[in-house]
Amino acid sequence: MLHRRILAQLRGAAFPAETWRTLNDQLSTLNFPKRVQTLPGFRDFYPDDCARRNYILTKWREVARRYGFVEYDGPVVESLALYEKKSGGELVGQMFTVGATADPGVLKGALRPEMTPTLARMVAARERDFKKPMKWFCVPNFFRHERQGRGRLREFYQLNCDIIGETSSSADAELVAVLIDMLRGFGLTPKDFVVRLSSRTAWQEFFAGAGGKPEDEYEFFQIVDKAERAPVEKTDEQLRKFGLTGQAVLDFMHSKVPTAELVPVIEGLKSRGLEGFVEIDYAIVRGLAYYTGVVFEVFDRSLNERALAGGGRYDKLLSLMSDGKVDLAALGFGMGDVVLANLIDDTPAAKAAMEAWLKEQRACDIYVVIAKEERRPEALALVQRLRDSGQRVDFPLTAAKVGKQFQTAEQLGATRAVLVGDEWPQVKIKILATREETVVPNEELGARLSG
RNA sequence: GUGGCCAUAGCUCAAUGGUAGAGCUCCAGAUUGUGGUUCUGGCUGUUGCGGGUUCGAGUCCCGUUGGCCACCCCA
Repeated sequence: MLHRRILAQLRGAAFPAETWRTLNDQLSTLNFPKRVQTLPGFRDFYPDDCARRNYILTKWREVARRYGFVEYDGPVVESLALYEKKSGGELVGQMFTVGATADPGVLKGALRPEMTPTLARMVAARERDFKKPMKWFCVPNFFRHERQGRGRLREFYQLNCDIIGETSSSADAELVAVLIDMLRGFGLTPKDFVVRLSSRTAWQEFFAGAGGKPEDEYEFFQIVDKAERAPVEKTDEQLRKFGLTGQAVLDFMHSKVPTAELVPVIEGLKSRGLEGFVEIDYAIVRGLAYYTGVVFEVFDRSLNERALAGGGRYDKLLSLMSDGKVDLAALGFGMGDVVLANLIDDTPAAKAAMEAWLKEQRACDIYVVIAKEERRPEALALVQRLRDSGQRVDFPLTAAKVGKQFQTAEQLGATRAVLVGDEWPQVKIKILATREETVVPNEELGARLSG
C-alpha cells in the first residue's frame, strides 16, 4: 500500500528515466507487503463468509445429534502411508504432502483428503470400547489438489456420517433418513433435491447372472458408471468380452423396481414419511471399489450442481484397512459444504432460512450510548454488568456524537440502546425499532433488559 | 490435462490507440443529547504481472498468473 502511494506521488514528478529506474529498484528491494492472494482453490472467510460457513456446520451438527450421532475428529495431517494403503495410484498425486523444512528430504505427511482411513484406524484401535452400532459423525476440512471449479475447491468442509457394526438394512434406512433430514434442515424440499438409491449387490447379481466372474466386477462397474453418458455402441464394444450388450445394461439401469435389498430400506423411509425424497436409480454405481451393498447419491433437481452427497455400504473396508483386526460392517456418506452453499443460494426458501439465522447472529444486542463523556466510567461499569449477565453489548471506545452512536448501534444490529448521560443515576432504554424510550434507575437495567 | 471467455478504485462497472471516469461503500461536515432519508465535501488506482508493436497502449500482439464455463477427473 505504502509502495503504491509513494509511486503514485512520484509519478507526476519529472525525473530522468535513470533516476526513476534506480528508485523503482530500491523500492522493490524493500520489504513492502506485496499483494498476496489465497492459493487457487482456497478461501478467506471474512465475517460474513464465516457466518455462512458456520450456519452450515452448525446445522449439520444439530441434525446429526438429533439422530443420535456423536462427533469425533482426527488430525489434519496424517501419514502418507495411511492413504496409500487404501487407494494408491492417482489419488496420491492429488494430495498435499507435508514435511518439515528442516528435513526436506523426507516427506511423510499429507493433509487429509478424506476421513475413512482415519476412522478405520480409530475404530480398529479401540473398537471394543464402543457399543454397537456406533453412530459417528464429523465435520472435517479436506484438502485435495485438483483443478477447482464450480462446487469444487481445494479446501472444503465435508460432513461425514457413519454407522459401524450393523448389518441390518434398518441401518441403511437410518443413514438415508439422516441424510434427507440434513437437507430438510436447510429448508430444502423434494422439489429441490432427490436421493438416488441404488445397489451394488443388484449389479453384482446382474453380472453373475450373465456369467461374469467376480474378479471382473470392478471393471464392469466402471463401464456401467459411464454407460449413461457414453454412446450405446461404445458400451457394447466394452461389454462384448463379458457377453453383454449396452442395451441390456441400460434396460436394467432404468428399471425402477427395487431389489430385495432395497425393499426394506424403502419401507423404513416410508414409515418415516420420507419416501418422497428418494428414487430408485441403478445408474448410480459409485466409482469406488470398496462399496458392497446399498449405494446412493444426492442431486439437486435442476441438475445445475455436481452431486451434493454420496455414500453407501462398505462392509469389507474396515477389515481390509485394519489387516483383519476388526471385521465390522459399516456404511456412511459424505456431504460437502461448497455444493450445498450453492444450492442454498439458488433456492429462495433455503436462502431466506439462512438469512433469518444470520440475523440472529448479530454482533450486538444492546448498544450503550455515552451521551455525556464525563459519565464514561459509570457507563463502563454498566457495560461490564450487562456483559456479565450474558448480553452481547457494545459501546463507543472513543468520544462520539450521540447521533453517530445511534447510527453505529443500528449498523451493528442492536435491538436496544441504553443512553447514559445527564439523567444518571437513571438511564434511558430505547427500543430502536419503535424509538420508544423509558427512563429507569441504572440498577434496574439488568432486569428490564433480560426480557 | 484440453478448449473457449475474462482480468480497470475496497465493490459493481465505463473509457473510436491520444490527459483513467461514474455509482455504491468508507471517512468528515450541515451551530454542540437521538439512528435508516437528504445535501455538501474528502480519500482511493504501478488498468493482474512481464515483454513487444507505436510518437503514444487500459485498448493491438506474445508470454505468464489468476478467475469463470464446457470436457477429463472426482476418495
